[in-house]
Amino acid sequence: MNDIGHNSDNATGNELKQFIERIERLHEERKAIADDIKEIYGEAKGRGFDVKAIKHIVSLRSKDANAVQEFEAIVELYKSSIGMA
Amino acid sequence: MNDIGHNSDNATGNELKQFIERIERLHEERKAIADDIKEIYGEAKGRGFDVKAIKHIVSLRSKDANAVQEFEAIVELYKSSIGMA
Amino acid sequence: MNDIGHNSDNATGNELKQFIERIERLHEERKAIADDIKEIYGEAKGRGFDVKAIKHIVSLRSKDANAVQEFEAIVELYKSSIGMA
Amino acid sequence: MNDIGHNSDNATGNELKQFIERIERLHEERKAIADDIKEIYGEAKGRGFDVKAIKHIVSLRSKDANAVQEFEAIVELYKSSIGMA
DNA sequence: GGCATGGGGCTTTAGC
DNA sequence: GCTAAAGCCCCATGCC
Repeated sequence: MNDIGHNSDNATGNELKQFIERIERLHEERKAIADDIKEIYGEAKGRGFDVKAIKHIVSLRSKDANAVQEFEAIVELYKSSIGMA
Repeated sequence: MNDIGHNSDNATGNELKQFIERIERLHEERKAIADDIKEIYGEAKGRGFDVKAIKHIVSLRSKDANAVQEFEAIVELYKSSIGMA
Repeated sequence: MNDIGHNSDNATGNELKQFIERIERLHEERKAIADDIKEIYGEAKGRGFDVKAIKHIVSLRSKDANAVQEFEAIVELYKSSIGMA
Repeated sequence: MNDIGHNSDNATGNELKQFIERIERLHEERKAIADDIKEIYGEAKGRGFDVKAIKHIVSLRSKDANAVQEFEAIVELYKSSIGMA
């Protein structure tokens, strides 16, 4: 009965509690979506696809094409500068 | 085979594309939730709360929930590992 | 008093404690090395190198060359099958 | 200066190579420690201990150490966020 | 505006 | 081989 934060005469505590609970609810939703994503990868795997490769493609599609090319360019530059095939 | 755009006789490409698009849709949903969370923090900030402190509290509440379960587990573990079945 | 594990007449608890402490010591050493690695990346960055690219090269060097090529091949296959440039 | 594959006038390549080799050396050391840890678990197993339980205990001890610090932090955080400076 | 810190997501590895 | 957990990487935020 002495819990700070849920007495009607502690408006600040109440408000804070409401914010926290809304955030925690969204965290749950976010986790549910993460689980859905995992489930889809499981399906794809069950259909014979290479999950790692799909993840890589999804990642590539989400990135700026120029940025990807520039990154690959510098990797090649470094590789040649150290005599790597 | 450069079936650009995916022909109906490229069943594999079609299936793969479906998987990828479902994943990307979920990524969008996940991002929308992340934005909602940020929005709530913005509200809280506007109401005079310390966003960093709230984040810390939310984090600790999440960890504490796990800690309770783990504590119960360790009691049994200690007992069994020292032969106190 | 249930101070299990540090009485001289509890040989099992003592032995267990020794194992745990040896492990924890190694965990500390491992962390020190991880910190050293981060420090080197910091040096490289200070010398004008692209840290992300170096990490990628280190990763490539640690992997089997054939495996890398095979992975890249399947990614290209998937990309073409969905009409991705 | 005698390294095959890069000339002494390729100072950048040399420097990069040095960074990479230092990192790879640390990776090896880190792996050696990981092997040591596995070895200790093997010893413990040979002495009749439950490896999984020990790992769990080590993990919890690590987390508990953090939890103590975080607990002290949260007390202040709660106080300040509800205006109990 | 760069830097350091922390949180979230991804990858990889260990165990079943 | 699959699932769970640990380490790593990246990004977003706060600080200097």
